[in-house]
Amino acid sequence: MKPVVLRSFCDKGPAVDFFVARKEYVKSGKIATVRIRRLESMTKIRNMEEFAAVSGLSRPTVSKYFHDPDSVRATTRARIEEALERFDYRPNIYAVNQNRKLTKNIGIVVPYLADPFFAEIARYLEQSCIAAGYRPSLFSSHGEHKLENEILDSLRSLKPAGVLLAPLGRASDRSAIEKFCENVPTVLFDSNLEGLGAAFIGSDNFSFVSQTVEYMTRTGEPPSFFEMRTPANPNANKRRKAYIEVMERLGFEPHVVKIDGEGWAFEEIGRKGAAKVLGRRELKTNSVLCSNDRLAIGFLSACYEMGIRVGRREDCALRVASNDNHPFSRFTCPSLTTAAHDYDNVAGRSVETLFELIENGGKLGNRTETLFPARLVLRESA
Amino acid sequence: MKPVVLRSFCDKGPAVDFFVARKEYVKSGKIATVRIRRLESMTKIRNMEEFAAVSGLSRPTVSKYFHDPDSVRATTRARIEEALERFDYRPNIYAVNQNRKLTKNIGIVVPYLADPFFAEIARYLEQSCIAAGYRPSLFSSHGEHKLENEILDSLRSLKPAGVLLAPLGRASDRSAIEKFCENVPTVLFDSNLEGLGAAFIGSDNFSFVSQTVEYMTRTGEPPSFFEMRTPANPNANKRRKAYIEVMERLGFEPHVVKIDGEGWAFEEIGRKGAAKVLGRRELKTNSVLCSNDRLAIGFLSACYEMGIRVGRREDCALRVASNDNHPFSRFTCPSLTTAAHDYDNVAGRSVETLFELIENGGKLGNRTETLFPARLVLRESA
DNA sequence: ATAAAAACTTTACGCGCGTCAAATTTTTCC
DNA sequence: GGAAAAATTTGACGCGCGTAAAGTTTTTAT
Repeated sequence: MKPVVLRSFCDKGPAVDFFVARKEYVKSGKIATVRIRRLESMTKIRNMEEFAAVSGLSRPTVSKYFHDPDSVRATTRARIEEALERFDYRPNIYAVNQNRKLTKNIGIVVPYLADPFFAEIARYLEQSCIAAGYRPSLFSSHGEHKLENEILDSLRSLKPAGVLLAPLGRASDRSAIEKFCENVPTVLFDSNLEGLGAAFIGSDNFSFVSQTVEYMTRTGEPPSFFEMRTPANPNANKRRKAYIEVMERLGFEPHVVKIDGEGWAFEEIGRKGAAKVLGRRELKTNSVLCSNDRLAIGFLSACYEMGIRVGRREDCALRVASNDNHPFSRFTCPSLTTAAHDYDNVAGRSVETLFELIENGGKLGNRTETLFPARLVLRESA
Repeated sequence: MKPVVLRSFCDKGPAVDFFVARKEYVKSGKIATVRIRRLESMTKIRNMEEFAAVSGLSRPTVSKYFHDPDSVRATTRARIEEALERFDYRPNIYAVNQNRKLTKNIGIVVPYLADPFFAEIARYLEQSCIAAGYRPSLFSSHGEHKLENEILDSLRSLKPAGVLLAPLGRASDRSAIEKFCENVPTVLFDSNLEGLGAAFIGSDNFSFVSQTVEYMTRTGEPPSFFEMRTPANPNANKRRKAYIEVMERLGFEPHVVKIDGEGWAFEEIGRKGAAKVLGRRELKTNSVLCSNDRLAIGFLSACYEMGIRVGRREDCALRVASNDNHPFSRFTCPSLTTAAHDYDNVAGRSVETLFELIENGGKLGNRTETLFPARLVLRESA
């Protein structure tokens, strides 16, 4: 038997003054065991070097294990996992990512996280990424293009394998996003910026509006369209256009009601706008299609306050429908008839496309735009 | 004049075959300028070394600048900032953090980001951190303690200067959080775990309930208390206890109505529970205090569907109040009377405390628990 | 049992940056 | 103008890890 080779591996810190047997640990029992116990009780593992030492392996082997546990021998793997239980060491993710050419990071950026719609879709995206073995990082632009740009800068440092980006839209700094997309595999979702990113996945705004308009005209008066004068999101413009187009196709005169307001407090904007419009009797129809659910929530709130009965029943004065199927639209009074995003498909296809993009080394063929149709959700309000 | 010293600084990549004059750039015009232009048009700055070269400075000086722009001479600073405009280089944040002993990272962890309450408070916290020159990273546990633990592990790698943690509460893995707090300066908020973290900042649940109960008894019948049977959040228990205590102190018999339901879909749980309770006429009072606003939103929705008029007016059958001042409570029908969190103070004090903790090297005196009182928001529902 | 294959160890370098001490330059001040 | 002070440069090391080549050990196949 060879002599017991004791090898120093800590050259500073609390573990400065003792040693640990490495491969000899297996063969030459006692001494090494004692030393290791002593280590075990005294210090925490600070890096992979130390962890490799206590598991009696070399650092490259341990590194290999963390990259892919099946890439090492079964006995080796067992040894590492045993040590893992005793020491609960984890590689420093950021150091790992700095060195790996392909990281498992994925950036998710949404324009406004306090909006439950984005919160919900972000949750779905995060979980899909985790399920696929990636590490998502979530960012919210909070409605500010300056912050959006800073997030993109942070993301560069993260060296993400890919990014799922729902841009602010009109407020976005197009050239900044363009540059970013040149360097990082990016899939846009929810809000399209023409030509940017490897692909866009979103909802078909035309499908939203055509379904709600057709439903409302079929079952009653054709609706007016209720929206913000200066919408933050480009989807809003598409919805207005779709409304006008569908109305004209059906032979009705479109009525677009534009209300004032800036920012992301859509409910309050909708409430005030509705109060104004209803108070002045500017509404020419007894049915209203809101550009999005958050405006509709405010609209319904105003109606309630003014004692206007909303719903599809005969004793109601007004019907209100909307678009998005916001998580709370089920709980408005009355519950909101709305065109639902195909959340699952938008989110699912977004991550699928991104994974495909990543596997192809960051390049896909032509830039594709995938639009999922809406699903009409009939509730009480229209 | 000295000869022009041409110095190589790129030893690989697209810039492999040319040179850039460094300090001689200033003195000896043409040649150097040409070289730099050539570089400028051909390559992107990949690291601080290259950036230092094109700005004609040494890397340590540039590093110093990024740490504190005022720590270098004004002329030096101007030179760097000039180069910055031409090349838009930024240090890799994660590499920076790996090496700095004190990073500017702050971790923010909330239990469930799809809850607008947390989304709102997270937004406030993020912006406070940014304003103070820190870099916040936001994480959501999505209601799962497993995910909460993984987030804490990720945070260790981030080497954060401090962490703002709103734990899941009862579902949290106490020992994991305890270990984490030993290593990382952590301030708990919203949901307290006794003894953990350097401080706790939250709302005074007693103050919520006492105000709503007193208001309701003063202006009508004393309320029943409506809550989930197995609440996820420890605040719920405190609220129930406070309700019972206040009711008894005022000489009324407490009525606690417990409804079934698991998870974080509080609105739906509240709606179903309310429908059941109201349908069976199990409610012994004509006024109800909901444990939180999300339950109340569901409750009001059920009332509307059942044709029960809610409000404080005489023609109403039921009064409903609640706690939290959820961002949407303004828009329920009727608008919700509720006890408001002191958002600004809770968030503000949380970050203040954390900054203080960070400045003190991670140690404060005794662990403090700061509770901000609620503010009663009178609206239409009670 | 023996050779080939597989797994592991050693050694060494790189990532992008912080940081420190010593040497050099520039600035400031009298 | 000269010396002291301030700023910068150089050179070197460290962070925690990935990765590659070459050599050694273990496993598998024959």
